[in-house]
Amino acid sequence: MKKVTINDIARKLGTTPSTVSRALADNKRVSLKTRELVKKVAKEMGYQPNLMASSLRKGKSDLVGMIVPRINRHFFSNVISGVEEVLNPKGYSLLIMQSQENTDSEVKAVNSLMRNRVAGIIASLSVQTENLSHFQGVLDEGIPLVQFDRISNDLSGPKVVNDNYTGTYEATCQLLKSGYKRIAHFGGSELLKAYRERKKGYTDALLDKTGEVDKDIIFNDVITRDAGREMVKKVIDMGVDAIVCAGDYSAFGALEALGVLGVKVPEEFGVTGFGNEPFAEMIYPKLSSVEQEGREMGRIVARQMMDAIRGEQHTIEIAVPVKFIKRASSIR
Amino acid sequence: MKKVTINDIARKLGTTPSTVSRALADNKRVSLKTRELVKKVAKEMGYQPNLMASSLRKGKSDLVGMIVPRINRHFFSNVISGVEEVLNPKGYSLLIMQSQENTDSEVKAVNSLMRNRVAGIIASLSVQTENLSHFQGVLDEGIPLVQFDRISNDLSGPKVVNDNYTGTYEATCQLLKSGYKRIAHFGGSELLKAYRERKKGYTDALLDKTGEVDKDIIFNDVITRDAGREMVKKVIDMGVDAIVCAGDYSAFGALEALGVLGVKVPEEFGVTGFGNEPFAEMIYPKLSSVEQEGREMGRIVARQMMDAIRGEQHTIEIAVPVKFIKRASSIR
DNA sequence: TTTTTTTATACAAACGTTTGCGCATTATTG
DNA sequence: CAATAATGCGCAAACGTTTGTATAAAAAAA
Repeated sequence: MKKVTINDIARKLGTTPSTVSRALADNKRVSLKTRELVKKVAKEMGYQPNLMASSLRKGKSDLVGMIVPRINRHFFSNVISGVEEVLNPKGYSLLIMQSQENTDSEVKAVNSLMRNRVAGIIASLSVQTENLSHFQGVLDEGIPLVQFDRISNDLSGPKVVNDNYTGTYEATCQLLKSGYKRIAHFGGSELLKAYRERKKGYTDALLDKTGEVDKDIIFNDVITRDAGREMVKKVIDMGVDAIVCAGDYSAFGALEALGVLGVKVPEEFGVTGFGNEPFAEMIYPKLSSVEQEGREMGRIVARQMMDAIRGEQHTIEIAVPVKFIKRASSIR
Repeated sequence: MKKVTINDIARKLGTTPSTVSRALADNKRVSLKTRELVKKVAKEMGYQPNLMASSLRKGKSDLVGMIVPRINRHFFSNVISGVEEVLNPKGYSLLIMQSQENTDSEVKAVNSLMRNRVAGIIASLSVQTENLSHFQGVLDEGIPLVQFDRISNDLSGPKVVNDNYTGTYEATCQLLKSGYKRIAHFGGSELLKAYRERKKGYTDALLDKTGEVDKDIIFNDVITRDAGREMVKKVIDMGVDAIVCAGDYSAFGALEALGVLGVKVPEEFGVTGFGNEPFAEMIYPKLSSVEQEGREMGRIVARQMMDAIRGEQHTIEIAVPVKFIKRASSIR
């Protein structure tokens, strides 16, 4: 029941903890023979190093903290998965907390991670968050901070985002190519850069291809299914015949309402989403959407964290390529 | 850049670390006056306790390990979310690892968690896992183990599962009530109790209501969308007019194939799923399914863990109620 | 052989807490 | 007023590692 320590091993071998410690670390200062002997005995005794003691002494921990708005979101859980995939083989473990899109919880999460002396923090900001002092505190302590997806440029350090701009740019072009004339945008919160970029991709595409953009058919905060369902009814009356949505849920809501209204998609109306949620290709009609490679993003984030822990703290912004996936909802 | 410790606080106050430690812990052995003073100064200095040092000394950590097959699965990420919700307010943090449905990774995860001296481990077994010695080792060390969903009765300790049996029992009854005559079952792996229970719910319902069950139309390992799509073609030739699926993906595959074949659902054919994935009510026709309350399950799991950490290690199996949700795919 | 260098190991301090014990000082009791 | 009890605090050891320095033994050089 009692855990075996290096002292136990040392005692059994008539040597000292220091030698055992070095032997296990493959330090050349201890002879090959003893190194092997120690390792053998350690294994026999079922020795498991106490990482807390080790970290305490070394002043460096093997824990990496991660804060996401919600764990149970397709995109975020994929990112987590990718991060874990890279971090674990390197001997790091992931301490995960969710902010529930709420600044208070986010602050608590940061504090909790700091108390646990994590080697670094990976974070995607809650929508609510405006005051960033808790994260600034992390940086001030010299703890690496890697941001992803929901980032703030007011914080230094690596940032990894999707190429939101290109995603909606391509989606818009595709709708134009299909001959839709009056294309609206269902955007997200103005507060988040990700959504601002998506909107910009849409407007720039329109400007580039048609030379004009009508601000009256651009809507913020239409990201939920309900919002999409309601808003699409309004835009139909405005002569709109296609929408570029900043999310798949609002796009699905729109498709639902269109179905009820008897508006044919894609014949009379085009729709594109963003995120390529699993349901996108399961619904009818299949929804064109911008695929965000959450898993891959996670891997990139993790690599940035590894670099930062090693002391290479570059303040860069990496855009992970996205892929616009054409499906029935936007092709005619 | 240097972290402030209780020694720094003690020095500033002209007292000792022991007093500071006790003051922060609200120990009555130090006067109310000093307690308040210490806390005030601690806050001023931005003191954050070093949980590693604390845990090392106390021999108890605030970390709880969690192993799931895959983080990015709707059900699992929901459970994680629920666990986190309960554990965090109690001062525990979650160390999460994924086994990727692979025993090797599972073993590594267990070892990693043990090295981190977690207070307990929450686990859902990988399909592959047959040899349970890594988990037995956890129990032998006296570390609480709480299993959920994918459990093994060969390991002691609390287990939390869905009421799989009732879920498919009700689904089957509903299909019978709708007048379907020959009802097949698309099951999962025989190795997992969850799937065995689901199968039993189906067979028992048939026995109770019709007195007979045809083993020829019960299939194992039909859980993927592809498998469902293929298998449904076969069962149609066997005169089957409904299926109870042990998962939503195979059910969806079946619906797809039926659509292609021109078989009308629910008029000519009934389908039920299991899991109530988000897409279940977004597809056409909407899929009847058994809802598993992942979040709630997580909360229950977390509470069991709290009890176990407190030393109340009861070996019980808790069945979380499920809810059969009737939708178009099974009603006529 | 003696001296120097190398090699292998041991000693002890440190990381930041917690906690049993002891010692003053003050309050309570007979 | 002496004896006892209670209060508040300090001392020091301990948790399990790591690591700089010292020391002994062995190998190399003189």
